[in-house]
Amino acid sequence: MHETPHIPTLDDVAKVAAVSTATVSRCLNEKQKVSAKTLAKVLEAVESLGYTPNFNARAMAAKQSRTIGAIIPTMENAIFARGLQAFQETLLEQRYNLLVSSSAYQPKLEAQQIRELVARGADGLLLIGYERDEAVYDYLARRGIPTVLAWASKPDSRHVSVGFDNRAAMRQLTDRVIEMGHRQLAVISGIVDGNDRAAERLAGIQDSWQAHGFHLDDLPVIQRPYETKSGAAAFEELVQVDVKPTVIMCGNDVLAAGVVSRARDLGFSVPDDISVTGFDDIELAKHVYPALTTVHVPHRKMGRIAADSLINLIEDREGEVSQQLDVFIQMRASLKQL
Amino acid sequence: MHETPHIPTLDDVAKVAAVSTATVSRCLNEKQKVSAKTLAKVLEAVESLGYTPNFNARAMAAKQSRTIGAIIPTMENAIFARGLQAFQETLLEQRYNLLVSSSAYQPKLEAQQIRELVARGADGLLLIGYERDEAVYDYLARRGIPTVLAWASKPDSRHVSVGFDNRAAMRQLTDRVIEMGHRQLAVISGIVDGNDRAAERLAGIQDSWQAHGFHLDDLPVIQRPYETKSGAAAFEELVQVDVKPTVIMCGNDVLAAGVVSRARDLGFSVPDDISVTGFDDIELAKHVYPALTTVHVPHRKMGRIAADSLINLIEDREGEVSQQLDVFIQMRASLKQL
DNA sequence: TTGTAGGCGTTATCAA
DNA sequence: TTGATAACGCCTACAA
Repeated sequence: MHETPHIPTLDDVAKVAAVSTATVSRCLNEKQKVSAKTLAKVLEAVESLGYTPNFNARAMAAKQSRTIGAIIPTMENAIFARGLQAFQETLLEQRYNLLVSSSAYQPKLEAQQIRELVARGADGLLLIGYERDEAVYDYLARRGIPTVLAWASKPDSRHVSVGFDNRAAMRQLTDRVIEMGHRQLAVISGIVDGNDRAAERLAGIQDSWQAHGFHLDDLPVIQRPYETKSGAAAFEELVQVDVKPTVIMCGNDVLAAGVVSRARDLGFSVPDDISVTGFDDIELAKHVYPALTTVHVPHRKMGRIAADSLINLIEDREGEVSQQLDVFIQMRASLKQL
Repeated sequence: MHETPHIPTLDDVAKVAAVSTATVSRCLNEKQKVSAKTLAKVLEAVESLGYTPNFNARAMAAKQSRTIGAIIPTMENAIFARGLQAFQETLLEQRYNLLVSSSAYQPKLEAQQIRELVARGADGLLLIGYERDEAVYDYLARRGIPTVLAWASKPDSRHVSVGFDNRAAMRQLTDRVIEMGHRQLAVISGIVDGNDRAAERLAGIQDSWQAHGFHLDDLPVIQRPYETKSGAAAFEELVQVDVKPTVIMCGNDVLAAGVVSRARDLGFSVPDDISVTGFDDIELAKHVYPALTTVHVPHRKMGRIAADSLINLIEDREGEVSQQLDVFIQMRASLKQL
């Protein structure tokens, strides 16, 4: 069935245009080095043959691919979508292409996909968070692959990062919650193992809790994967206790959305019976009812800056590298003053 | 700054293992053709050097990449996320990799990305919907690139598609709406130009409307991009009329979510003052309040089947190709009997 | 401004 | 079971 059709190559174009392959290559890559006449001739041949350069051959010969790889933990919920979109737009403006894969929050899978993207000739990489096996960083360093870490920030680290301080942000939100009179908190955290954002957010809550003179033993914490349904199930667990929490703080808007929905289904009123908070300020946060009080993250800005940083790194230019962005608390109806 | 590190190649491995490059290649690709002793020797060399095969070189020499390209209209909302996830999982099981790009609903961009993926050596392509320039299909045919169209279905077409009948589904939902007593409908459609799913869904509503003896002139329709905020804005327009609609049917859950939220903010009660329907049954549909009556699409199943079809095509096997999936109406609180 | 020719890192076809 | 060696399609000194 697969009749192998003839795919035009540089040679074909060269023959049709009656020039050398070198000239054709120049017409495609450095027009200024070619006379207007030959350029026209060659482009016509390209057109008539429907020629498209073979990317693999080009990357191999030129030793660069103008391709950036990004590995995000998940595509399923919208956490990374908006930032990634902006990242891609910025890359495209500079004629870089983006390759995306998702690691399903599995470090081994991520490591494998890093090798895959590098093997594909990626000129640089965008990774989420900073916590990963040292061997991975070694590998990247040995191959000389410029890498930017996003969605987190470690100013003291030897890595380039464009993100925000998850811990400080969550601490700030918790301070606010406690100031509003809440004393019975419960936490639904993301799985902290292998996820520095989740770990830092939880730590931020604990920082604030202790700073206010409370004891960690009095702070119920459960860890759940970032899915609405696990938030919903976690809610049921958390309210089956003698002293119900007055507020449930979630490591993420997705968990919080699950909590709010399930609470309503079970006849709880949010925020009158119980308050809920999230983190990220994704689209969902505005559309659940009541809308979520959450930490607003400048996703698009982060994506843009990450792209600029990475390109600077790749092209060996001066300019910004690591950058820590500001976030703010977005108050909405799901959190109530006691 | 970029010290060009030495990246180990097949040659390096061959030297260290004291065999030929051909043998090393065999160890990596067809172990059974190699003696156990050499295999061990070679793998050890691979390990010690930290060798990773160069993908571009491999693809060029082998004339196949085990890579599938997918181009979706957007990553921003979750419409395609779940299906794509399943698509990828199925591919991975068969040792195919997935490359994703997003066309932002722009046909020219899509055409360009198709060329890009083909140039990268994609063995096959997944595209959304069937409506695109004939030149694109010609190009694909000339290059002999197996392609599967998803999220839509054209059984009479010469293309392979794995999807569902958007028009029939929406007609069915509309029948239901009308049976429930609604006579004042208003429609917020997606932009139909260049989007067959949006066009078919709108047509489905019109089919039902006319079949019930009503006139198209009495059916207010506005087209808006698939974003919650445009749904929200559209809602305001639609209720600023003398005879308010009793139900607003949206081409998509995202639009419907925007409508529900804005309606509530403006003091309307959904569904008591006005009913709302969506399409797709994405996560969001369950979490807005009230939850959306919508058309449930078997996203994951569609993704799996599309992957199987595409692989069958690529590997020239017998087996299923086009397939039309069933959808059903998911009744939830946003639609009320009059 | 243009052409020649070597090389990029694999795989695959032959022989050995 | 192994080893030479010719592709694969393009880029890029270097020469002309």
